[in-house]
Order: sequence, then structure tokens, then C-alpha cells
Amino acid sequence: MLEKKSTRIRKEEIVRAALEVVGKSGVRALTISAIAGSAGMSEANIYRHFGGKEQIFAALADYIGDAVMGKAATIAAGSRSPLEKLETIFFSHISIIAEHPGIPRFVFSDDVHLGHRNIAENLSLRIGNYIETITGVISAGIAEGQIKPEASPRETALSLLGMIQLTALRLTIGNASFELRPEAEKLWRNFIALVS
Amino acid sequence: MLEKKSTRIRKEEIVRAALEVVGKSGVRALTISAIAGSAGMSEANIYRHFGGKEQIFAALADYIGDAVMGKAATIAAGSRSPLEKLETIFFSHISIIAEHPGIPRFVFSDDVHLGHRNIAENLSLRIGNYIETITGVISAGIAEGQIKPEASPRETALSLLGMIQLTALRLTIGNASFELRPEAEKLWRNFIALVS
DNA sequence: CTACCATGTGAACAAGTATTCACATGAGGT
DNA sequence: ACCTCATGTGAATACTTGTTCACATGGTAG
Repeated sequence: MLEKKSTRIRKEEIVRAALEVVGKSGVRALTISAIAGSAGMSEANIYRHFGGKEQIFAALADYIGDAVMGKAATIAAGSRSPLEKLETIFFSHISIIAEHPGIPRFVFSDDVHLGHRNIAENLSLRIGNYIETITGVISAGIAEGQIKPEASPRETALSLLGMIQLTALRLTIGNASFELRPEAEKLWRNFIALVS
Repeated sequence: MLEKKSTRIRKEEIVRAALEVVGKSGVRALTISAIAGSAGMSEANIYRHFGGKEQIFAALADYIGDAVMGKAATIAAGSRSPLEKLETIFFSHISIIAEHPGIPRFVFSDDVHLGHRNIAENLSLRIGNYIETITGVISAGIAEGQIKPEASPRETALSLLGMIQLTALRLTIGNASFELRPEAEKLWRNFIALVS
């Protein structure tokens, strides 16, 4: 039998195991059985700590939201120049995706969007905040003359986020058939060339 | 009993029904039962025309590939100016997404990416062609002076496609909480402002 | 020490999945 | 006219899923 631990610790373990399953096999494979296997515990024990699959999904959404969107807000609040902030946010996001492929999979999963509306709305809100954060940094960049004034802050922010998202998609669908880091650097250099 | 029709017609009906199911309820809900219901035929009859679910997925991927990526190639081969071509491809893609929400859902589905590798590779190839097509148009735009020479054709093409993809995602996740057409127009105007 | 209760688990269950099969039915070639 | 075979279907099958339950076990409050 498994060593006993407090519910708080087990919850964390279960969420991490779930994210790992999504990263390896997608949301479709995120079954109680798979989570139990990845976490090294019985299926029944999962119900000891979570009321059901829905609650695991919600916990996963919170975990992801804090990891990605929270980090961007922290960077944006820093004291560097707008362009440096943008660059840090961009590459930080790329790194998180590389390390936890389950994150973009979960966020882009139509299973979540259509089968768990309340969670989708939670994610939608966080994405909205993320876009607003980037929009603010771009506005500051325009005000300081680092970014050309013809750029529309919100739409430019959407373009930047679109680049990141498409990169994550191509990485998954093409089975990691290109090197993430150089690809991200090329995209970033081109972004700079376009907006300045 | 259902009126008898040739396999070729039934195949088309089944693929369309499948796309409709994905559009309404996502890839997760793409079950034989749901397809049969949407197509108005028995489940067993689906196996009369397709060897199994895998073949339906493959047919759907081909159908989508022809609809989206084929159209872009046709536009690119036309005789208008590069910028006009890009604009037509962009809004044509947006329109297709609006009319068939199942298309982006299927293409972005991790179920397809991870559970049906051969189909994912088919899609990956078509996306690659799509990117190359747009890259070619952008290169022509630079050569003709419509697009500034600092722009890197391939990375700019990826940015454009990223804009489209992110718009499709936000539309799904936010439950169509914004107007697609005006949003697309704002994104396009900003793109023009950035690249010219 | 000991009794309680949170934690852990194998087995069982109902619901839903893809797929197969034995059997109808009717359109089209002879 | 008829007969053949492609087309259509309800029922059955084997499997997976989420969830529950009766029962073990061991840390810890008294």
C-alpha cells in the first residue's frame, strides 16, 4: 500500500500527474486510470482527494493559469524597457511550453472549451488578462518611441500571442520536427523588424 | 428504412455530418453514434461505407485540406497584386472558419495530433504547403515594393497564420463573445501597418 | 496504549464506445 | 419477370470510462 500523505500534498501530486498525462498523450487520454498510473496510486484514491474529474480539470486550469499568465504579469510590472519586457515574456512563454507541453494542449483543447464551459470561461478570462498585459507593454513601447506609432497595441499583442500559439501547435502536430529555440528567435527578430 | 444511395454519395454525406458534429460539439464528441445521428442513418450503415473511424478521420482531413489549403493555392496563383492576394487569402480563411467551426477544431485537436499520427502528418504537410504559399506571396510583395524589405517572408507568413489561428481559438473558447468580421478587419489593418 | 478517522485499495457497476453479424430490401442488369 | 448483390439495420459483443462501496491500515489525539 502507498504511504499515507495529507490531502493537500496528494492534490498537488494528482494535478502534476494530470498535466504530465496531457503533455504525453493529450487531453483525450486524461482518464482517471491514466492519472492514477502516472501518479502511482489507485483510481479509488483519486476520488478520496477530488470529487470527480471536473474538479481535477478545474484545479489543472488554475495551476496553468498561475504558471503562464501570472508570470507575464510579474514581468510586465518590472522596471525594464517595454521591448525588453516583451522579449522576456515571449521567451518565457516559449520555455514554459517546451517544458510542459501539456499546458498549450489543455488550453487549446476543444474538450475543455465545449465539455467544461465554466473552466473554459476561467481560461478565457485569464487569456483576456494576458492580452491586456501585453497590450499595455506595447502601448508603453509606443509612448517611449521603441515601437512605431502606426502599430495598434491590442492587435499587435494578438499577433504576438498568435505567433506563440502557432508555434506550440506546429510543435505538437509536426512531432517536434523543428528546433524550438532557433525558431522562436527567428520569429522574435522578425517581430522586432516589423514593429520598429 | 433509408433510401438507398451509392457509396460515393454516402461517403460525402458521412464526412459532412462528421464535420458538423465537430463544429457543434468538438472532436471528443465525434463518435460513430453522433455521426450516424447527424447523417440520419444507422451506425451499422456507416461501416458499410467506411472501414472504421480511422478512415472517417482520414477522409475528413482530406476534405478540410482541400477546402482551406487548396483555396489559398488557387488565390496565390491568380494575377492580382501580392497584397491583394494576401488580403483575399486572409478573409477567405476567416470566412471558412466562421462557416465551418469544425475545421479549426479538427486541425487543432490533440486527439488527432497524438491519436492518429498518420493523419496528423498529412495535416502537417498541408500546413507546411500553406505556409510556403503565403511565404511566396510575401516574397513577391517585397520584390514589388508593397512590403518592406526588413520583413522576413517565412516568419511574416507564420505571424499572419498565427493571427488567424488565435482568432479561431478565441472564438471557440470565448463562446463567440466578439464579432468575427470587425475583429478580423482590425487585425488585417494592423498587419498592413506593420509590414508596409 | 488505544481508539478513531483520514487515507488507501480491489472489486463491482452502469453507461457509453467501436465494431461485427445475421438478416431485410430494393435497384438494375439479364 | 427475376435474381443478384450493394445497401440498410437492430441486436449483440468486447472493451473502456467514471464512479461507488466495503473493507484494510496506520498516524495521532486523548
